[in-house]
Amino acid sequence: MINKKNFIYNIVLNDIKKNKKIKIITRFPPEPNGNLHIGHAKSIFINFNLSKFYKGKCFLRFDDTNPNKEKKKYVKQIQKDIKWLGYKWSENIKYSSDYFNLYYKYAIELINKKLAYIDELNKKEIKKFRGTFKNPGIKSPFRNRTIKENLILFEKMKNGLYKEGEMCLRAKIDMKSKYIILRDPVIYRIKKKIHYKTKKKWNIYPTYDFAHCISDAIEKISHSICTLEFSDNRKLYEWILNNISIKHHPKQYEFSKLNITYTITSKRKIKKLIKNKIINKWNDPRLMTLSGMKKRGYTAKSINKFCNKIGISKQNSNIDISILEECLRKELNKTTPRIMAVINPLKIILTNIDEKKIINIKIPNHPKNKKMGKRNIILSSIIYIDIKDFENENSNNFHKLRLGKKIKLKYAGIIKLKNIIKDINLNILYLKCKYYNIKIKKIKNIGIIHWISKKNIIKSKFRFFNKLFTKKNPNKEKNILSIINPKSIIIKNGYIEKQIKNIKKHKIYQFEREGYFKFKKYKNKKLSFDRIISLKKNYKNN
RNA sequence: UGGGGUAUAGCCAAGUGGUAAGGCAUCGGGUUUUGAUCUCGACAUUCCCAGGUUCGAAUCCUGGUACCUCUGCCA
Repeated sequence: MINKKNFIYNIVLNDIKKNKKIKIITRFPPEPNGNLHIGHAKSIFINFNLSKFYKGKCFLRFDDTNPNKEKKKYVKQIQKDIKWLGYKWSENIKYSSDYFNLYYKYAIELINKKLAYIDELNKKEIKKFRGTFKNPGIKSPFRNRTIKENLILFEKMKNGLYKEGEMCLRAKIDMKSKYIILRDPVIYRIKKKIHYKTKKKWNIYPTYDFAHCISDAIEKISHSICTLEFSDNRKLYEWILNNISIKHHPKQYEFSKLNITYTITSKRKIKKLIKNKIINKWNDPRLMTLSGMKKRGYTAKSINKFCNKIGISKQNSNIDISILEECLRKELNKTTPRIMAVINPLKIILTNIDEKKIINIKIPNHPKNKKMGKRNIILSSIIYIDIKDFENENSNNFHKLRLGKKIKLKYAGIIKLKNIIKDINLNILYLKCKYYNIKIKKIKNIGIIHWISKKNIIKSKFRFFNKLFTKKNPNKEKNILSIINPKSIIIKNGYIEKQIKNIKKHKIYQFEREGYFKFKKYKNKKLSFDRIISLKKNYKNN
């Protein structure tokens, strides 16, 4: 169910009330110059669900008007990511580059209407002539060329007779406008680079502002939804459509970009992290790229749920990552089988169990979902617990195993710590405990810990991911490298129940009391797991 | 005396003149062989500030303040 309490739904609802025949058509228009991230997921969620709810259409359009930046590999990866999120675009995939002929035609229309001219000012001069926030701009000396002259030059530009930057086509609007975007914006420029799709066919390419509104109009988009920084561009969007002979006039609406605490999504910054070898690739599991999140173990469902929860507004926000994490946990809790893994093993000898004895115990794979079945585990004289569940000092923390005190072994019974065996350097070698086979259901105020018998283990490597940054808002940091968390990956070696092999059709497990882990590989008789996310912790005295 | 936006709890976010939804976080109670889950409860006398209109204002008016954004031939 989609949360419809937001301003965009209200706008659409009103439009439908006014015009019952209206067809709701939206689009998701990424530039194929990088991988999609969680921010794109929000946009995808809005556009696809909005049109779906009103039985309209949502197109996927690659906004590929700049051959310098775009690559075929991103076109493929983006499609993959959208499909993974569970969305299907309407009709065939659209490309801005499919409309290059049309943009060109409309540019000529503007020239013929004396609303566009070829400027020979260079980049620096254009910038200078544009003026500032407080001062108006100055008209280019090339602003009043004849239509004929403009037509000839534009044709020559198209035919590749000029160098990059030598001239460009500008819309003739208003050099004094308070909207700087309207101070004769460049709408066509020369690019010598070969376009990944149209190859060498074109020497000139439309800018975003010129192309975007026209492609929206061609596709009869009803609601063109983008992020806040394009608010000013809307004026140009409307100006262009008002001045060319195109019937359909889509309306643009802006919402605020998604920011999440402790994360970045900027392509520039991700590239910097790769360059400095903080991470390897775009799909690093610590990144909020969709490919990274997928690798980490995030599910598409949890991401969609998150997008639904956070809402849509025009306020700048920095959403607490715990909202995302909670969406993931909620799902994984229901879907993953439980298993016991000891991450920091500490050996325990149960002195009153015979060395050769094997006790079989049947336990459930999920505390509530009986359909997940049961498995057998083994109890024997030597077991491992996690060193974190042992406390080498007197305390009242009954969740820990302490000298002379008891603790519950999950599903097995109770043990009492009798001796701590140390080497000459006082390092703990192992613990000696006494085992009590009692029903532990009614005993209160004793902690429950997980454990594994030595006769029931497979070695395993565990990788833990933590936040990549030490600051809550890394976007505000000038030098992203100065706030890198040195412990964003931690590797440990421990044990997992052998029974994991019998339920290995799963890829994601909950290791009891440790979190959700994703299976990576089995090599040299050793398993390898990545932790997706911890369990929620609730230490009252910590 | 540039323009365009936005201000509701620690973080998001509904609310459109009739007396502040919901989620996350946090804090308590209960259930539980995971300090998990589940469940119940608490959490804005007040909506950026100051005035005004009104029987009644987060909503309307006036005047301030803070933050975001725009001076690419990027998108």
